[in-house]
Amino acid sequence: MSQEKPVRVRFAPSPTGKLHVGGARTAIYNWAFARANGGTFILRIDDTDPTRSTEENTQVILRAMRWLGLDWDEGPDVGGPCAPYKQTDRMDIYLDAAKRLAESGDAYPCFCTTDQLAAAKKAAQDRNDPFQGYQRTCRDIDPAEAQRRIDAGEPHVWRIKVPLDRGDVVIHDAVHGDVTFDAKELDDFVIIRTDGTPTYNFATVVDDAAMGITHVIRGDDHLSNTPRQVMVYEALGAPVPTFAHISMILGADGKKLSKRHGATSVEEYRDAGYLPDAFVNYLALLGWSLDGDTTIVPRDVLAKSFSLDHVSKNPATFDPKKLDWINAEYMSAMDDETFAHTVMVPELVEAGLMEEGECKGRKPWLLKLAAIIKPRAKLLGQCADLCRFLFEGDEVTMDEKSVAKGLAKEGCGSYVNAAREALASLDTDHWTADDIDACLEGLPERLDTSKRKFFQTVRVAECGNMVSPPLGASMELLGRDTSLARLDRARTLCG
RNA sequence: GUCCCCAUCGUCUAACGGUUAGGACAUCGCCCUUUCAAGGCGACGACACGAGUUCGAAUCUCGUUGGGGGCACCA
Repeated sequence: MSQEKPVRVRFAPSPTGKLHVGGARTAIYNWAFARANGGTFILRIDDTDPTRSTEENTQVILRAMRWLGLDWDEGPDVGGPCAPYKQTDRMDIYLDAAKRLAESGDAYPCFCTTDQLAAAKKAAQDRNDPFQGYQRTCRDIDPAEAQRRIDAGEPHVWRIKVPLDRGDVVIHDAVHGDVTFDAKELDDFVIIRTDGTPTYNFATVVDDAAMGITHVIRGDDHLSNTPRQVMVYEALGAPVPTFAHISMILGADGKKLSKRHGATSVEEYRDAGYLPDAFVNYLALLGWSLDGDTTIVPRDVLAKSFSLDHVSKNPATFDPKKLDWINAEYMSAMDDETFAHTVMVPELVEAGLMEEGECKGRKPWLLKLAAIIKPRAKLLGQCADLCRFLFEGDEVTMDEKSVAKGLAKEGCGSYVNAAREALASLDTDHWTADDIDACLEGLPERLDTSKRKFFQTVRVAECGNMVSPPLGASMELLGRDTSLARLDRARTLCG
């Protein structure tokens, strides 16, 4: 262990869709592992599937990675010593590698048609052959003969030639321990397709070897593919990296997370109002734990403490409720000023409630607003709705149901009058939450009514709704004139 | 069919042979309270099953059951 190579890890998404939560977690683990070990984090675009990969998806994935705050040291846009970092730009590299394997006798051309292969497979099934892979039909074709057929233009693929005496393949996995695969499971799989493009299992290994990847951290679904990839490393004469296969993320019904379970792509969570730090925190915890007790793991702690031996083997169920809770934790951990200018103000501006320019002059006001909104907002995007009533001047929008319950009932008029009268005696200098509260405090008793009824009425009058932030603070923020005007207006609605 | 992986509260997890099986989310209750939140306190709640090994097993072994994934000229 004393002379370990510097850590190099990669996240290699296929741009066949958006970045989804499972991929995001894989990216997070790779990133955190690199950071925790002073290693290099590489982003590579595995776009060898010509039919499903798109440039647009690539851009979506890069954007999602940036939003998550996962910075990469080498990648398609930043370059690096192993460039290019997009597989479609590396085609000659795969062909060269395949050529070398052909020359050394570790790969051979196969002329079987798909029909022939299908027939062979069916035959294997029919005779209950435990081995249903490729029957190695073309393995022993005479090289000169094979060359003749290639020159004649006969369609062919290239297959890897697995040594007959290879024996069982044992994978040393950082999360699963040793995993053994029976030698007879190995077949001579395709490395170069008829159209000359490389298959995933080949291209990935060629790249991982060329890029000096030391740890392959990826989804569990690749575990069964790993022995074939090991064959490629061995044929290439490259060292086999350490693997770490992490479990899948499941939906609430125990099935692989999919559209049916709701949002699956990172950008949907961004748009739904989650903080990237909170999202990363939640995903990191899905299958990894710091110590079993800590739930809030800021990214700097993650980048310092992440370790493969605390990665869980179990599949994890995605729990939106816990994500919400973590998001709220991150929001309330912000100080009022940070909350005001990073989340609240942008939203108010966006919602058209404020002008960008007027924020500076209203800083004290905004800080007070932040203090009452912060504990009430679970997601970004909820602030505007919570604050709207403060921006409607004398004519606040009245919630019908609230009016019916809080203003239209008997006695409400007297509550409004009493509040109006008491508050009118407060001058502007004393128009603060505390003084307003103190001013109203004794009124319910004097009016021989309950606090609940009295304040509900005043609340509806001031806020237009039975549900609102604290009344005194709201009125302070509304200002004396507006508060009094709203009471005047409410009087006309009373029963 | 075959190969591989997985198995602790509803959910995420801690435990690395000896614990009253711990924490967090959710749920429920109480407190605070002028509504809604937030906060405080508490309750509920798990070692899938069966055999071994051991003085002692959630932990090790085997089997069963249940889930998941691979077996492509997809990644």
